[in-house]
Amino acid sequence: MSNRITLKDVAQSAGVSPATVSYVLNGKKTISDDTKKRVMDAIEQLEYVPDLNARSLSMRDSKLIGVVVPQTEPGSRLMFQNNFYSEILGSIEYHARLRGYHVIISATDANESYLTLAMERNLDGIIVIGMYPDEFYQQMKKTNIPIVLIDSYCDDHYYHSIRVDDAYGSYLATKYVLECGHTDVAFFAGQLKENGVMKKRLTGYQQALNERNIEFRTEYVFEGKIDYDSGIELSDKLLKSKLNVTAIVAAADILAIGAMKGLYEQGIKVPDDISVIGFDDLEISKYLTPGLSTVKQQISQKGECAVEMLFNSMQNPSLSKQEQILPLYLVERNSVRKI
Amino acid sequence: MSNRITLKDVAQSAGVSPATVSYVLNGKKTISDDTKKRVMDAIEQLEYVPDLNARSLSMRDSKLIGVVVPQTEPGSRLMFQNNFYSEILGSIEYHARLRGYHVIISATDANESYLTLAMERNLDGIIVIGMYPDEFYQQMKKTNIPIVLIDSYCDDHYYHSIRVDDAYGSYLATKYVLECGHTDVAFFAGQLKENGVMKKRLTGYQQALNERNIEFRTEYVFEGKIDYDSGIELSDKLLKSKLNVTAIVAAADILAIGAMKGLYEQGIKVPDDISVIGFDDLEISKYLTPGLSTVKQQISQKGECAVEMLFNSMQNPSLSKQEQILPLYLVERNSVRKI
DNA sequence: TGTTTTTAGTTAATCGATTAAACAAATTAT
DNA sequence: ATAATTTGTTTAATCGATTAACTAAAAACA
Repeated sequence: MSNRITLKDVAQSAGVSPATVSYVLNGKKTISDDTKKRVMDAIEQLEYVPDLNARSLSMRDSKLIGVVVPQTEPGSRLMFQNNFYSEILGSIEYHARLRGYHVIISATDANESYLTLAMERNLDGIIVIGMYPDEFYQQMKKTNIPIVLIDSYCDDHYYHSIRVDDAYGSYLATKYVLECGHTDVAFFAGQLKENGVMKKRLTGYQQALNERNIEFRTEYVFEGKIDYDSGIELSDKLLKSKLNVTAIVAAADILAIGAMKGLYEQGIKVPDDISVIGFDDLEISKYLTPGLSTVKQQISQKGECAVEMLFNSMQNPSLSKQEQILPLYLVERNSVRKI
Repeated sequence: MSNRITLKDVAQSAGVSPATVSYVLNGKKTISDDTKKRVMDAIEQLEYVPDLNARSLSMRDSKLIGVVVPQTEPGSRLMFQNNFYSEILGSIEYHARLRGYHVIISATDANESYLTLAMERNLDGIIVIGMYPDEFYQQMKKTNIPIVLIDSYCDDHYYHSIRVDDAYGSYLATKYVLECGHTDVAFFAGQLKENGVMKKRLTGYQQALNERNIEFRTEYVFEGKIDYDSGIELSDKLLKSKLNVTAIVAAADILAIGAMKGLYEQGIKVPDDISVIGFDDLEISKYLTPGLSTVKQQISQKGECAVEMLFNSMQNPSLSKQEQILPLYLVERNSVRKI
């Protein structure tokens, strides 16, 4: 605290001026090998660690990036993705640190306090994970700080963003199910109007159907919310509908998991009677019985990608806004029967 | 960036000296209502946000606390608790912010770089989540920064710590199983030598047995690792042993989940043939079929508690080291049969 | 009324770094 | 040999706050 070893102490101990120590440290001037060594020795001996706050003050950058994660209330969908967040966060932290940056987190409910944090701490960049109300994005713009959005379907093209090819993902899932020999395939979705993601995922389903010349039937699409209970409900609806469906493509693992539970309770066996495939690859999914086949994203890649994009943008703020779309992979487990 | 509104700007605009603005802001001197108002108006009009780095420099505190979370490799046990981490983290961030502090994270693999972060950023306090090698704790001590450990069974009594009453937890689980009428109850554990947690959980199991005058039999204890595959293995061993066991108390949900899978594959029904109870209450556990009865901790409470403890310690660094033990709750679902 | 105390505000040093400008000594060029 | 350049280092201003010490004016006291 009071006895912090400062650059001045090092200078004194090495018999040079503070400026020299600074120059040795960041190599912006030629310093003789002799003094360089004396300074380095002093640093080592005194165990000097520079004060980044002070440096930040004079350099006008903080080497600090902010990560906004949604405030997760227990029970909300976000909750299920908790492990996603922490994995992305870990990956961001790792890659930021490689570049000499530290990460400040803000589990925000998107009130303006986050903006304040950005200003107070002179954040050099911000990575925003998840969705927020419109006004949040409006406010963010004003900061003039480079920002990268992850999984944020914000129509505003002001921001750099990283997302996943949702349509392609459910295309993959549906195609796989069709290749397994199913022809009557239902689609379980969250709310289709509000949610851009859901709409895109529906598109992929349609596309796969098209490719095989299978007619798209609206009565095969079951719309609910993206949660466990909704999965149960939709499976009940499906059974009551008496449609001759042999497989379900769910637009989210949590829906698929609910569906599996609902089917189980009605005495329907997965995959023997009805097959199910999901989307997300939650941690849960591989521990279910049967293991849930699904479409997964490489989560840590997202973090790395975001960091890279952010640093590009920090180095070149006028860079035109970019959108990076990460690939998806089919994960084959045991919830889809091959006919 | 270059056009940051500073305290000086506010002073100029309000027609007072910078010092006055500062005094208005932190109320350490009596200022007339008149100038107070002029200053506040100027602040509002200019949208002034103080620079916390600068403040930190002159105040010698950073209003920053560090949170160390383990580097989670895919597949490791930590991975399963990912959602724990992010929930604790969220809770820490929330309660820290209420007190005007921000949170810097470090997903460390416990190399010395963390220490450096603490010094570089002048962290006011540190919360450490999870277990680390001994040398990590040794190094931490040197910083002289208040530290609170969460779920870290570090024998060194130098640190404040927050943990859970592990013995009591498995006591609860075992007692519940016994009350359901089971008398031949196996215990599935992780490695019992190294891991203090596992030993404590075993103790609780024994205690519940004792209380009912049921003999403790070492052949009822199955030792493996704390992961899914080990759960499957142990269930195989159990079946091969031909012991007349009707229930399993698992020392971790992930073990219980593996066991359920293993039993299922051998055609044994849970809970009809064998009952299973876990410990942790992973997110997963309630989505299984049947839902896994288990012992849960209130995770967000941990974060809140840690923050409170940390701030106490920051205000009074000489405070004797405290250990807080949080309660556990039995969660009844459908994996234990009542006989 | 003159003296002391209180109130309200300013000046200037400080926190721990960076860096432009100045400068002396050593090298090179002419 | 002298001027011009290069090299290595120091001086001092700066970043944006806080705060001890000082001062002037107003209020309280004798």
